[in-house]
Amino acid sequence: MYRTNTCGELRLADAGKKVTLAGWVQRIRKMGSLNFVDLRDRYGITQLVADDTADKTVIDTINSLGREYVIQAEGVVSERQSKNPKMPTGDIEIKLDKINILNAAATPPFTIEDQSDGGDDLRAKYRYLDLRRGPLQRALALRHRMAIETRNYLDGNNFMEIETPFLIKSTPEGARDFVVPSRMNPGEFYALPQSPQTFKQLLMVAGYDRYFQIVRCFRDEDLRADRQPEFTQIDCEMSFVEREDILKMFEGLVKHLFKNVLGKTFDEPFERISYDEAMSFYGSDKPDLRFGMQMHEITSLVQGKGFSVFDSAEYVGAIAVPGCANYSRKQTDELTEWVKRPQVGAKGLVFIKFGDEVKSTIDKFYTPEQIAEIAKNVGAEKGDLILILCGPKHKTQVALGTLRLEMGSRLGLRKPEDFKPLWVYDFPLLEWDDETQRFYAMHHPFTSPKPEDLDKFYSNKQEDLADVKANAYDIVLNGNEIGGGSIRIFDRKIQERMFEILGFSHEQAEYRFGFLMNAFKFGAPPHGGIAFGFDRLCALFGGQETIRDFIAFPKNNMGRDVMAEAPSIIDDAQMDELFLKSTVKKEQ
RNA sequence: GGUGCGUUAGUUCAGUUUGGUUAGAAUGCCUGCCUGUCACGCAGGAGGUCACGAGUUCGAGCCUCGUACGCACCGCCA
Repeated sequence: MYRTNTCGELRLADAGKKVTLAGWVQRIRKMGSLNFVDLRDRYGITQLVADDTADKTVIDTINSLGREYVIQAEGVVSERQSKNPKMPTGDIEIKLDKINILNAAATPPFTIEDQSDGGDDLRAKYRYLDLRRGPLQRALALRHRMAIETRNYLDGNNFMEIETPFLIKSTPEGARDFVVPSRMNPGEFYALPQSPQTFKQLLMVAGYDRYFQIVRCFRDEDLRADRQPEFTQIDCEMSFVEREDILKMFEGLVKHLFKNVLGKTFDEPFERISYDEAMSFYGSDKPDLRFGMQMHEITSLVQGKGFSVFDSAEYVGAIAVPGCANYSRKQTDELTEWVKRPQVGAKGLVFIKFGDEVKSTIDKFYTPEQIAEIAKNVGAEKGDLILILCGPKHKTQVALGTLRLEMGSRLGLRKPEDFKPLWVYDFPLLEWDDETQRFYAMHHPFTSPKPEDLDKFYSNKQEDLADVKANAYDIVLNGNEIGGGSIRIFDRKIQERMFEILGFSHEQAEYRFGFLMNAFKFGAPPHGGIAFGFDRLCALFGGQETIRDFIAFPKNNMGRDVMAEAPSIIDDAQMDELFLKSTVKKEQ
């Protein structure tokens, strides 16, 4: 037997017991002939001690130990002379009778502590060492708890977890597919699923009524701190439901997770706003409601007063930043530079310092009364700094929304321990792409249009189609989209019209989605669903922006596994077997 | 595809403003001392291709250009 106990469980009540522990050497402290060893495992740290009454071989072994050696220690649980209230096992220590090195360890390239001295890159390369650290263990434990509670809730609501295939048919609509060559079918390829979308709809046709799956999905797109090429979704679908049924069920899931994982309860229903409202009040389809600073359109108010920049703009919008009227010239200049960066893309920034003294960059064009009227319209209070952007409507709303988030961050209003979930609904069904001169589905091509917009849906005018709203919804938490879904099209005619709008010929639609269209002939129930970004949800619950620490073995910015060094080139024999020919020469 | 920041000891960083003798700190590592430490303490020591390549210069860690890699962001992500 390697151990009788873990390194996290012994307490004063265990004093006198003879125990054997096993784990990794966290730290060695020598005080002359008094030696301490901190022994660590997943459950905690327990102090081992050997003084000059200890066996000489014990002292010799301790002298030969290094950090991260794997050892087995046998001794008696004893009350400490000087206790450490900071650790759960701080009242006791193990007086060593025997110590046994199970495996020596090279000195790790960084310290295995909560506050490691290692940088991201190095820790990624030695991920198995990074995973020994407390913050990573806690992140993965949180993820585990989230998965268990998700299953508990959904199982309790009659959902069945059903696995769907990873080797599927490529559907080039949407994100770029990862592709897998088929050896047995020369020249043909599988794709890895971007989501199990079609399969879960087929399960509804098959009568499974309530399906879910905690499932890996793959998208071959550029990465971000919160985006990985393979990521996990809580994928769900229900039959015989309307939007309201889905929002209720999954608001319930989110509340269940908050309650059972974080111990937080939400008495009120989550806030709900339409896409149009989200855009005009927050300049984003995933607003952060942890702070106010709502956007206000002041176009008609400011136009016709001789300020040509405003007069020629399609949209003029403003936010009132609380308590910042005393910003210096340097600070406002810096903000102006900030909004002009290509990532934000505003042409310039107009501001009104609405303090005891009112000063603005547009004093020349507006009377003090007019300025006061603007301030009133944007809901400014004395002491606020009013920031104004103008330009094309959508672009300026987005830029002002970005500025709003930045000011929220600068003022410390976006606290990770605050949670403000909301639903955003009534998204546009279609998005026009200038480059390819065609519509794309904003959500996906199986999303149903809102029934009241069906006339426009069958119209041939571009502006009518652009106006059609989808029966789709996102759930947003603190400025992050954590899930999204829709009521699906289950009427074959509407589905055909959808493909027509997207520019697919009957044959193309048949080739890509024939199996689904065919299935819909055989009695498809009304159905809808939702999918949550599980990694992101875990990261937010853990108070982090980046999802990488909530995935045991993540990829880096370039989609590389820097530990295993994947992807890698494969040898010619393997290439030949798959009927592939390299066009890129790479050094091995 | 694009923008910004970064690359100096095992590690995290300073040094670049104003080019100039032997490139520093902390931590880790090694050695010695230390009987109540727990971020132990004290003393000593080892440890550097200043990412790579080219250029400017009498002289480059420092200036210029390029390349590679990392991070963040824009595009992209139905």
